[in-house]
Amino acid sequence: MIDIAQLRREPDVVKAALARRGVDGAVLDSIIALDVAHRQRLQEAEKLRADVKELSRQVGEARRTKDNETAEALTAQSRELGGAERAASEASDELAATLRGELLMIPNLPSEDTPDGADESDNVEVRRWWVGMDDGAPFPTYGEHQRMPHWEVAKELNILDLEAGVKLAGSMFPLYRGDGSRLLRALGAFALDQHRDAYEEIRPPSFALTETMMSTGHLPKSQDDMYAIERDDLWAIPTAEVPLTSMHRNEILDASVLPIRMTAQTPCFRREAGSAGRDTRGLLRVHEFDKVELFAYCLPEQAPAAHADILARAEGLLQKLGLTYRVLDLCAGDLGTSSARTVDLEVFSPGVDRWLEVSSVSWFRDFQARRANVRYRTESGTQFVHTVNGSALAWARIWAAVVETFRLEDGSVTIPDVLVPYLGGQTHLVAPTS
RNA sequence: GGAGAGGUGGGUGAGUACGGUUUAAACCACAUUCCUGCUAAGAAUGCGACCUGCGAAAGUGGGUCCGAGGGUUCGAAUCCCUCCCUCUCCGCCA
Repeated sequence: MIDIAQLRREPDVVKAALARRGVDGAVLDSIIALDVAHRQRLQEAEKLRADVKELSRQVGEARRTKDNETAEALTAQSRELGGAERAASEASDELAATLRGELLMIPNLPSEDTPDGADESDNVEVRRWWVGMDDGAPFPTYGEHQRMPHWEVAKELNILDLEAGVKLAGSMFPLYRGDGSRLLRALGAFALDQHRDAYEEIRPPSFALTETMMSTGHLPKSQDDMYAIERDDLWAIPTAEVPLTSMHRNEILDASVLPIRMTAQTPCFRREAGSAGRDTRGLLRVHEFDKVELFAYCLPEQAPAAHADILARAEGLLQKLGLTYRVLDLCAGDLGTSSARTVDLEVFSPGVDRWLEVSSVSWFRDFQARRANVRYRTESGTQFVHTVNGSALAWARIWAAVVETFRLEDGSVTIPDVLVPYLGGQTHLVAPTS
């Protein structure tokens, strides 16, 4: 949530920043007007409330001194004021609710570093990485054997059963089998181990309360992209960011414990409501996938380093896996609702001949912390923490990139060295001999 | 799922039978200062969060918060209703 006090204090700055991501200034003007009206009503209600309290105190006093006549008179007077107080409070509460509803729909202010731009075509490519780059190797040219889409590779090796997934849960719910399932498991275990030096491993619930989903900004704005379990008033999490951000909800932390860094692998559920018919083949876009997330609560001044650390770790995993990738600085228009700055990592997958987003590393400033009410103590009071997070990594697309990139001419697939221990020493995926 | 007991500030914990000097006692912890003096002890003071008014600021006025949300009342930690959570026992279960 943006800071209403800042909007009050410097409306032009906020408007200019949000204009970069397409927010109409008129919306902000109406919020400012609501805010003024709300505080006016609040003042009226509080004044009346104070009067009622004072009268009630006097009633008590009169009763004690057995002055029933005075007590009756004061009670009548207070009752009358009470009616006015109730009306004023209701008006104030209603305005407050409207105001909050409006504020929850306003996205975060882009950071100064975030490039200008309207949509994903304006994202800025920062760099590319590929195996051998440092030794002067040119950008990879991929052989014909690597140009087979992963769903075909998987069919040959019998490691993915998309038809079975459809039978069980409908389209875009993949089912991995045999070595395919083991490969997926290896990826997650490998990544979690890589982060053990600095990030506490968490295994959170895969469902979250509405309040929890609000904190990260996934609700109310992206409601249609979330799976709802209405009977129990729960939502399926779209990323571990959701539970991790709420770990310390409504808490005031000692500054000395920051940064708090956590990592978690969870299933991620996404309805992909706006993208029906797009990327329907294979693992390019699925309703459920596993992902390891890195997350940090930090002091504002720690946030840039925390962001850089998560980015470096995500890149480090890609490099250890030997996958070609590029780094994109997201432009203001393509930023997620809650983010002030986001850097995406896209892996190149030769079989489908596309760059696939496999990580999104974001700095939210205090936007999520304000919603989640996570603060730390300072000498002069409390401040909201900053939150930073990033995927490291999203495995469905990595899985696809691995089986495409490392496919050999004989049709088998080489397991990246770093994963071999996690597959019990197995070095290749080979077609079953039947 | 059933029965019972509970949920009060950072912690412990009074207050709830009977609504009003409770603006939530006391203790611990914590902070500052003083005294003392050496791996101690003592004294004084302070000690929440949020919203909001006035003020340049220091500050100061008001409101809200006793698990959550409603209700009754001139007035609710206290009475009523719904829900959540914790503990004990029973049932069921990987």
